[in-house]
Amino acid sequence: MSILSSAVDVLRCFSSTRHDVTVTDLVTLLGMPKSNASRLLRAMRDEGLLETVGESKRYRPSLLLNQVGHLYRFAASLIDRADAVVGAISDRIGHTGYVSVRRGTEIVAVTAHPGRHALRVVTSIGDRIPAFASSTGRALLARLTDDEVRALYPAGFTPPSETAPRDIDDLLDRLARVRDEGFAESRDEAVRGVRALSVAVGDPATGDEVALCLSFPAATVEPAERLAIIRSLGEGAAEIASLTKDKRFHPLNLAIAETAP
Amino acid sequence: MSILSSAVDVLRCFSSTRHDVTVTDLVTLLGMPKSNASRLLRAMRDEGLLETVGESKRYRPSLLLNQVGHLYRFAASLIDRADAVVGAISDRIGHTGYVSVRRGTEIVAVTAHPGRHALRVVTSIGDRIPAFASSTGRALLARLTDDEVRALYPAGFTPPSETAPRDIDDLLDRLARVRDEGFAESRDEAVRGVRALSVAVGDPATGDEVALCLSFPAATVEPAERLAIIRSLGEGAAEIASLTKDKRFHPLNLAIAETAP
DNA sequence: TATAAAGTTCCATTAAATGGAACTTGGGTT
DNA sequence: AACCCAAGTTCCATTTAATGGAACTTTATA
Repeated sequence: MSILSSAVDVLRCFSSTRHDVTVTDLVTLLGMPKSNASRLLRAMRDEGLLETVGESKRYRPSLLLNQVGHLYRFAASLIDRADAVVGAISDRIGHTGYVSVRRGTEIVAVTAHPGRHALRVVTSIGDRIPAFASSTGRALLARLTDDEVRALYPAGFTPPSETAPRDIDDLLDRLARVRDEGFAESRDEAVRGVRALSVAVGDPATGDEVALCLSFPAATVEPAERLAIIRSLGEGAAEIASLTKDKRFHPLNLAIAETAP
Repeated sequence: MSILSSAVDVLRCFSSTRHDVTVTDLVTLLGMPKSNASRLLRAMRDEGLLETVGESKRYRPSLLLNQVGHLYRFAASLIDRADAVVGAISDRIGHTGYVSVRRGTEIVAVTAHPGRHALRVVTSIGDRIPAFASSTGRALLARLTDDEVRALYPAGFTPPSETAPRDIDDLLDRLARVRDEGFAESRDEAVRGVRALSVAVGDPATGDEVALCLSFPAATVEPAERLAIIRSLGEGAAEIASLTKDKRFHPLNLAIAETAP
């Protein structure tokens, strides 16, 4: 195995609950001989991938990684455009907005705009939620064909709540509706008490696809405000879709949306 | 040389003007045989450090790097605290705020909050400016002793503008004033037309030091607003300093600041 | 479709990574 | 203050991966 592979294993050890690692952490987490762990951490620090925390033996990600990672949203300029749209809506209405991408059957938030309200949805960037049981996930899945969706779930899935899709066929029904209406909605699915509205858009030139999402406590949004959010998301995404010439984009169909619950 | 070193060289190729690289780019930038460049990029992609842009031969930083890099601000929790202070001030007054760290004689912005005004200062994260000719830089340098500052500039420096420090002795005079007043100020230095106010704070437990900075067009801020900014920055930083038990913190001395130009 | 540019694969050579064990360092205890 | 244990580092022979030149393939361009 290449040392590169071990180095990436180290990077994957970091998470929102583990901000730094030690030699012993690596031995435990990766089952690596401690001689290797010791040299690897030192090598990664010497190269600039990690930095030591003060004078301690703890290692954390480096400024270099921070900067290169930050470029991701510009390299994937679709994310940057989507973030501008979501940020503007979030600023205006005060609810949490974020931009996510799909990795297989999981959804990862890439950028977030925390809401201003006392009761707000908090999403931490990098956390993963199941695609089938979220509005962001279904907005993105709706861009696939039914066959592609079935292929993603060869063994089906277990609904995490009563409002989530029960099985593949239920999911496909909901995706058909997403395609018709141009937006996806969730309520009490991956997270109880949370309602979310999402719209997806892609860039055929790069193959990137993102979901624009506004998320809020289930009880605090009036029908008129819900419609306003849907309209803002749809219009913002439509603008991006026309820029990228996204042929798979499903435009908003307000005639249907207005009759929705 | 280890492949790790080459991989980091690749990461360093990315910048705000180069969001993705190709095999040929590496051959040109790093003088590497193209067989190596080809294999290295593929290996980095296979390991998850890079991803390919659509179906093209272009490589960009990966989602993994984005996420690990994002953790930097939490690993260095001082940055997170400083960012909260700067974000609140920036939101309130509408001018651009940012948090920076020092690397040798250069200052790197880590987080930024763009202002709301039509005329605003735009800082891109990761850009480097000289420490001696910026308020952030001097706020951080003021935490060192005069000897340490002299050691940083064995060959002196060349002032980029008329308002920047002329030489080491001029710089040391200004740092002495920063220590007395508890904040640093710049005008038309690294960037013409821009005025900035900064305060620095550190965390002895980790060795981290950051500067909190508010930046605005030189002409648009009244004396009262300038004082309000200084007060907000100073109070926010003082709160952090008491949390981290930062002994090198220079508290605000408004009696002096109020008589300043 | 010809041609050049860009990218990939192959191979023997060279250099680095590995893991076990011995050694050192640092914190906490009696 | 000497001791102990856990954590981290260094050493070494062995194994494994990286290297760069050249041949080959693919992709873009006229």
